[in-house]
Amino acid sequence: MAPREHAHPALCDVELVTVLSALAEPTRLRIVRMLAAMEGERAWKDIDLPIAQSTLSHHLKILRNAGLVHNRSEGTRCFISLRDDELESRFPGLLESVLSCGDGLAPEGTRDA
Amino acid sequence: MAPREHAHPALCDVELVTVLSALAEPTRLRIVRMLAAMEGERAWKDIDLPIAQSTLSHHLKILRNAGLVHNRSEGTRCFISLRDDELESRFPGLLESVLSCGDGLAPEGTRDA
DNA sequence: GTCGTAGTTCGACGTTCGTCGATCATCGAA
DNA sequence: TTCGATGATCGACGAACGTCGAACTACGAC
Repeated sequence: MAPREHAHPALCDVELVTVLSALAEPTRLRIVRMLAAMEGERAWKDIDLPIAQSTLSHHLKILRNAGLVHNRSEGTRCFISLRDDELESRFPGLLESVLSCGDGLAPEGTRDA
Repeated sequence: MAPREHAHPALCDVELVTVLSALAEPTRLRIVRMLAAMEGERAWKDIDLPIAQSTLSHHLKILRNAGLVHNRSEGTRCFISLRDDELESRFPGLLESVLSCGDGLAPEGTRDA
């Protein structure tokens, strides 16, 4: 289906294990880093990773259900953004510590190269 | 085998995804909370959870390989401790943010009840 | 030496996960 | 209305995971 107002969980309903599971996967962590590297939102199509489209949709769904990202629909296309402020309220310091650690998993898509 | 000086990875060789994967499981998170709730180490046998012994051993191995815990052998029994200081150096703020969030997953084994 | 204890490893089982191609639903444009 | 594009959903596949009981191994005690 084309994106039409997705369900986003309230952060207070999200458990820590759910968030950690969502982040504990290389591709999803890359996506989160990618989103964190830019203020605001990012177009779906601009998230280019070496995976199939359905796989990306699947990962975004998991991130969405974990309360990590927000989907906004605009016509046929949609835009993804990090729910960083809400995340900070629910899990203080978690996102920052995950993002600030250099582990060789670069955003890779925010810089020109 | 009886515990005889296990292999512990250097924290600098541990990747973030490995740590997150290790923490993204209810039982293991419980163990980590349990260890964090007390200064120092905890005897293997005192970790009583509703799981088989082999399963506990398996989880401890994963936590060990993720650099989260340390095993010390003393005769036939062994003692587990959190590598919190080293963890803090490698992933600043991560462990603290994970531990400080109330998510209904209590240590349950450090209090009397 | 033999025996009992403590924890690890092995092999198996069912479940979940990441991945894909194909199909479907919704929107804008012609 | 018809068409093309954008994502979501479906069904299938192999791999990885959590779980267990059983066998194994190293140690202390006798």
